[in-house]
Amino acid sequence: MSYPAECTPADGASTLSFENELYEQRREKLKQIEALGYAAYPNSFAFTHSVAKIHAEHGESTSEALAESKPPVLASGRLQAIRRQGKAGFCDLVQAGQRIQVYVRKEAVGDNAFELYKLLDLGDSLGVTGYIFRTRTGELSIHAESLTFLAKALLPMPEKWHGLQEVEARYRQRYLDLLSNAESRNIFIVRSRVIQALRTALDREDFIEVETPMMQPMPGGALARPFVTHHNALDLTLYLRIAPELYLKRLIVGGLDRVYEISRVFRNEGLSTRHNPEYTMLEFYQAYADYRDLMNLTERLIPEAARASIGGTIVQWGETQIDLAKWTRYSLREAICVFWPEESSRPKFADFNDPRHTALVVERWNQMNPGASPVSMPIVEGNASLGGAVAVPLGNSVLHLFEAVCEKHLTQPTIIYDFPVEVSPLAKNKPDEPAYVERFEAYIGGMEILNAYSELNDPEEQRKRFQMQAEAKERGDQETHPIDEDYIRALSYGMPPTAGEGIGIDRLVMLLTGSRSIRDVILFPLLRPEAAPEAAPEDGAGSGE
RNA sequence: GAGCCGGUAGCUCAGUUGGCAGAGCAUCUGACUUUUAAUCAGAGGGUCGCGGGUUCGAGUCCCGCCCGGCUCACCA
Repeated sequence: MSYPAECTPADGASTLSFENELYEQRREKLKQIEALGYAAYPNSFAFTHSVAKIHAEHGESTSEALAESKPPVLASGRLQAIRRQGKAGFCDLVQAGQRIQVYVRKEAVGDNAFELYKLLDLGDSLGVTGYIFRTRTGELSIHAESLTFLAKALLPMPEKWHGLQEVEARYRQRYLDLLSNAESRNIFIVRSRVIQALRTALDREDFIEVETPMMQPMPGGALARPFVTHHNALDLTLYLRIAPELYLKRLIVGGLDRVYEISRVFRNEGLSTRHNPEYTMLEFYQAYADYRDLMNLTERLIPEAARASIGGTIVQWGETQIDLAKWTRYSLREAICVFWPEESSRPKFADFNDPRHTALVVERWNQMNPGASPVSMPIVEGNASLGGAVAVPLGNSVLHLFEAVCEKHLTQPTIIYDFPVEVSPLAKNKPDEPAYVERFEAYIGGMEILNAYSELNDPEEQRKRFQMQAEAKERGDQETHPIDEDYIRALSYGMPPTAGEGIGIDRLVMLLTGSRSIRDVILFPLLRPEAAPEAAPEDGAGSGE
């Protein structure tokens, strides 16, 4: 193995020192186990029964029936508890989250295996050959007839009763979290089932799964700052994708009428309980459909994923219960009126079509919420920069107002539809109201879970939208959509009417598992590196920051 | 980026007014052939996140830094 020079671990710089007394004791035991004739790191153990299978087959069997048939099994797992009692003893074997007790009796396993038993530590892997029985207290157990040593835990496991509690350790050493906290293990099983359920549903609806570039010469499909990398052979700057959207729609142009992709996107932005720099999106596109079709599909898809992953649609979210099968729909402007907290100043729907009226509503809101950061004012003649704050296009202002007024109220599943065109550069205009587009987002638990729209397929309108983005960039907007000529070319060959949707899988899993932090549903969330290098590695060339 | 909270034995956590560094589990030694958070008797184990300062004396008080959590801001 070789490292690029800049990645070579500096001499001993990040050596974690874990070789303490307990480690040495266990190394010594491993030597003794070898001396007994057991391989220290054997290659395999062919068990006949998973622990789950033992419980499935014999969970109902009586002591008498088992004493008669003595069903033979080969089982394996990791030692979670050891209770020694002189010339016999018990231990608990855990495999795939399931536990089975093993009874080890000196005269049943022989002297050599009993010596091995005495050298075992919590965390060791063990194979057991024996038969199923029930103990005096009725617990289903394996009566061991021989033991096979499988692997040593040289480092001690977390405490058996409380598990691993320290949040930082749970993220950095997820394997320990998974071993000692059943809830954590369950979260990732739910996560897998959610993804599986979404795949199954989309496959059934004749979508095909595709893979599009993660490294893109131009980052598009969303408004976010990208990670930058470089391809040496082509001497080419590449960006980790912030969304697969524009590639998936090229496939729609190519006649793959229903496509989806489940994979990581990367956004070079802040971390929070709802944001990780890399996260998982499901995006799907359906030709000859519009956003109404996707609203209906979404309201079927989410409950289906819930039933498949947690067996129902009701989830506990903090103090409240959420039913993922019960949906409400509001247009964005309607939602502002509905959730406006004060009767006397409640705005009217039509106010948001006129920047002067909207300005009055925003002003009122900002007066009502002096502590909060103010919602930006829409551009009205002559106020382009009033009082230091920069005025923004009407649509941006309306969106900001929606977020300030409504977002925290959107706990139960809610579809918010019809977004301002200024903030939706890839969505199709409403036929009767060109300042708004056929776009919706779904909010659950106060979080934006998904975003969907009727796709803009007019290449000339698309070019105008990109140009609007370029102007926003001129004004200093950091996160704008670049002009993607190749995408406009693809649209120019003709894209059928199409609707597309992106679902944030991580946030969906948060809801389904009651997790309040996105880090609890990502196996290895981004953290600052642990071992702070004593001496900074020799840093010749300037770093690219 | 700001505020608040946290970092003490392998793990979970106490630590009083500044006065010898503690418990449970785990580990080690011994006893124990149906226990199950096994039990009983004994023992070992600490860079109190890191670096300064105040003090006769600092886990504790002060300053700086590192790592993490939460809230807010930024961002969408």
